[in-house]
This record gives sequence, structure tokens and C-alpha cells, in this order.
Amino acid sequence: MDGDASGVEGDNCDWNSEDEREIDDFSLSSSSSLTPPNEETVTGSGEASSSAGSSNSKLFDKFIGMGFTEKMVAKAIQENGEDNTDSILNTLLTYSTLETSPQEQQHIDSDNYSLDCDGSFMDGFSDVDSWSDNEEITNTVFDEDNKLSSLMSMGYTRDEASIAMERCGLNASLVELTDFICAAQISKVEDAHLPVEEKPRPKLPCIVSAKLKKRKQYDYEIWKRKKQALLDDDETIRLPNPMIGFGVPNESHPTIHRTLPEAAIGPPYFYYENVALAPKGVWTTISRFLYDVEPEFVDSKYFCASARKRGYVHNLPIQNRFPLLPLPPHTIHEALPLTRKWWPSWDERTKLNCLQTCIGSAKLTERIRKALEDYDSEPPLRVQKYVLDECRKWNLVWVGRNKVAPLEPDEVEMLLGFPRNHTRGGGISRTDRYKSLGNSFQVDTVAYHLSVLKDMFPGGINLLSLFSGIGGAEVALHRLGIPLKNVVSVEISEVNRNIVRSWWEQTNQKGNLIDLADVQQLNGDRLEQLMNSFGGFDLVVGGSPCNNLAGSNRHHRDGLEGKESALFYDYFRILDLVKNWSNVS
DNA sequence: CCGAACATGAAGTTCTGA
DNA sequence: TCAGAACTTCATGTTCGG
Repeated sequence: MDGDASGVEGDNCDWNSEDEREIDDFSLSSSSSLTPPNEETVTGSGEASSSAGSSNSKLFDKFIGMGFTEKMVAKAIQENGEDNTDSILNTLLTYSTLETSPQEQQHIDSDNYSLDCDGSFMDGFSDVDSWSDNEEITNTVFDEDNKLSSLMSMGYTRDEASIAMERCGLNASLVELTDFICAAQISKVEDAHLPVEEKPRPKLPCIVSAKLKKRKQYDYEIWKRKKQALLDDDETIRLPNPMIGFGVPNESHPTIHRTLPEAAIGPPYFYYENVALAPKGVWTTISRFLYDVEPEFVDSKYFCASARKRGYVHNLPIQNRFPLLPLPPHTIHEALPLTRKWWPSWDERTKLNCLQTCIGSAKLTERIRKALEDYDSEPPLRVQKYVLDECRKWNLVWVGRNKVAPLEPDEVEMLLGFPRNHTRGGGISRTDRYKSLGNSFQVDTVAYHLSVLKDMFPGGINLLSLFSGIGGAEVALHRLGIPLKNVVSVEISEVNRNIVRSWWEQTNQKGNLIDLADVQQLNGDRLEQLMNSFGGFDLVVGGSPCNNLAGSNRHHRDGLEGKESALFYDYFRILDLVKNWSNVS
């Protein structure tokens, strides 16, 4: 039954490298990558499949990813135990050597194939059943023509798109197709990098051979290094150091020019934000979807007293930016002058770490107080290190003798550039305030990037704000003095919607605020109706959920395919609709 | 039922010294 | 150049009290 599939798959080496399989494994392991609007039920299965994270299954996946069959891996782990990775690998290499039939060996020879094309490779596709199971529940937003044109609009050739659609099947989601094409491109580059003498495979005897085993291990090492090099060069976007993006205020640097890809040029302008330290490959995918615009990585510590490492993908001009005034405090002491009195000399922090959604517990601050109270002067280095580690981890500040405490919500508001009491009142709990603030923009940073719009839209702008949260973008534009004409704000949390609505009324906005709860309800019809009523959007802002990308998430750091973070694809979907509307009108 | 408190690492990057 | 230490991180699940 899978014989046909294997036969077909085996024909074209370019499309079947380890890289591809690994990327496929990644995209297939979570079922719904492009979740269709109004069909939430799909996510359930993805959640179940993505939550498997035991060391056992990771080890298992690792060897599957190398191209060994499930059966072989299970047997090898059983024989060697989970702990001894080397022994498992050794056993697997022996198995695969034993299982490679003479015909297959011949196949290897004639195809100039590396590791991938032996028996284990063929078996690797024998669990195609689970693949199709996933496919069945993966609904897609795009029909065939739309997929083709979407892929082409992302810069892929018609051939690449067609082949990917043929290979992945008609039900494949857009992200699977792009992953497929990307993998093929990587493997082509990899082939091109192969030294000539390595490409032809030596004639192999059809017996169990230590040489073959050694060779295979050697090939694997070579492959691993090459892949890493390729990932470093082509796949992984390097974070800049210092993380100042295309420039920050008061930083002397040469004027940077950038040329946007044709497809990225507005209208509308768009501005997308997420955590900079996302799992590998996430920013590559985000950038690829957002018209190949290079992300701008900025740490907000260059704007205020706390760090916030974020990536921004936008098509805004980058010349003549200006900061919000007054400039916010740049050090902890400036921001929190009352702490200076209690700050010990051995705590050399001048900036806070990233403001998160949770705060340190009272018990922790009590433990720290107890650890310090035994010493009249400076505590020993061991205690200093313990205290400093915890202070950095939980952003604790000194509020008394031997006494540290987490930041108060209004202090977080101030550090993030929001008006005092922005999140206060209206039935919101203290915990929810921290949560909403921890998930929001740093206003000064975002405002600096958006400042170029002020001269371009003196009469005000129409804003589409997706995943608005507590309205960071709205606040930034308002503080820049850019009038808000029509704002469509989409935010799932009711308390956050209330905060934005309340801010809107308190700041006497003249424009029109439309708030929606669910981004997936914003379909083509609704969007077109909105855009027809006031003439389209000038700016589409959004920071999609980072839950599955953030390092703090122990449980479900599933990458861009995670339950919440996959909403990025809704940002792309909606942005694309807005762009198309603008281009037609 | 809700809110508060608490415990729970790993993945990735950057730094550092040989 | 590179291995290993050091550092950072828009969080989630469970429990408990009101």
C-alpha cells in the first residue's frame, strides 16, 4: 500500500532530504497550522499531539528525525535504555545496515544518494497513515488557486508551488507547502555545497560491514555539520548585538537604508511584533509570510529602564524617526527613585529585565530577607549570588533594609509608557493587570517606529489593530499626536477591551472605535464591509500571542504552530485581505 | 467560581577563558 | 575557534481560601 508512495517519493532526491523530513515532522506534529476562521474545533487535536514532551518521546523523535524507522528506534531504545544515546545510535546503525537489501544498495549507488535513500528512509514513510490522519483534520482557508497565487505572491515560482501542492496533496495547508518548498531549497543548496568527491557513493558490498557503519556515522556527522551551517546561514535569523534594530534615539550610528521587497510595499503600512527569542526558524517563517521583510529586533532597554527584546516586521520608512517626549527614565534609579536608598552596592543592576505576566511570590521575598538578615554589612558572595539571581529572575527591587519586592502594577504601567492607572479599575483584578501589562507593547519603542507616520497623515489614520491587548499601538499613536479616525480593534479579552474603551473615552477621542472579540470572526466579507465604509486602513498593527514562543513557557513552547501562537496566520490572512483591497481600490 | 499564591525548567543566546 | 558557563525569558498548572 505504501509501496507506491515510496516509489514516487524515491524518484526525486531534491525533494526528499533529511531537512525536509525534519521540517515536515515539525509542521505535521501539530495538526492545525492554518486554522480556518470560525472553526475552532480543530485546535483540540493539535493540543493533544503537541503536548507530548517527555524525554522519551523527544529521544524517539530525534532518531526518527535522523531517518530511522519507528520500529527500529523502539527496539534500540528498549535494548540500550533511554540514557545511552550513543549505544542507541550504534545499534540503529547496525540495524539499518542489516536491513539494507542488495537492491536498495544498488539504488543508493545509482542515485548518488546519501543517508536518506536506504531502507530506513523508505520505512520512514511507511507511517504515512498518521500523516493522512492529520491531513484530514487540517482544514484549509485557501482553495487550490488561492494557494497557488498565495505561494507565488510570497516569491516562489509557479513550478515550486505546483510541485509542492502535488507532493503535499490538495488538503495541505499553506504553511506545510511553504515548509516543503523551503526544505527543498535547503537541500538543493546543500547539494550544491557538497564537495565533488563526496557526491558519488562508493560501491558497497552487500554484507554487514563495519566500514559501512562507520561511513554512515561519518556521513551523519558531515550532514549534521552541513545542516547546522546551512541553518546558521540561511535558516536562522541572527539577532543583532547590540539589539538596536535600524537605530534608536541618541545612538550615533551610520544612516541605514533598506529596500523593501516589491510585495511588501504599502499601502497599507503594517507593523507586526513578537518576542525576539522565539524558537529556531520562527522568525524565518514570520518574515517569509510577511512578504520577506527583514525583522527589526529591538531591545526596549534602549528606550526605558526595562529590557524587552522584540522583533518587529514592518514596511514603515525608517528615516526621520523621533522619540516620544518627555523621554522616559532610562535607569532603575531614575524610574524608581525611592529604591535608591535601599539599593546595596553589590547589586549593580541599572536596568530591569523583561516585565512579564507574573510576579515573584511573597514567600520568595521572605526567603531573601531571611537570607540577608544574618549579616550586618555585606553578605558573603554565595548569598549575594543567590539574591541577585532571584532579583534578576523576578525583577525585584529594593524597598527596605534586606527587603525586596516585585514591581507594583502602576510602576509597570509607567515603565511600559502607559498612563498611570491605565489598567486600574473597571473590575480588573491585580493578577489580570500584571497579565495584561506583561503582554503589551513598550509604548516608547513602538511610538519611535510609528513616528514617521505623523507627517504622512496629518489628518489622522484609519487603524486596524489586531490582538490589541491594552491598546499599546493606540496609546503610542495618540501620544505621537496622530489623530485616530477609525480604529477597528480586535482583542479576545473582555477586560482588555474595557481598558481600551475606557482609555478611548477618557482621552476624548474624536474618532470611531469598533471593537471585536475574535480575530477569526474577521472574515473577508466583514473586513470588506468595514473598509468600504471608511475607505480602507492606513495601518495594520498586531502582536500575535507569544505563549508558545516565549522562553518562560515550560509547558507548551510549541513554536508558531502552537495553539495560541498560530494566530499569527490570522494576522497574515487579514493583512493580505487588506492589502488586496487596497491594491484593487 | 474566582482570585491569589506558589511551584514548575528548558531552550536559546551571550559571554568567557583556554 | 570552541566548549562550557552564565544569563534571560510577553507562562502554565495546581492548590487553597473566601
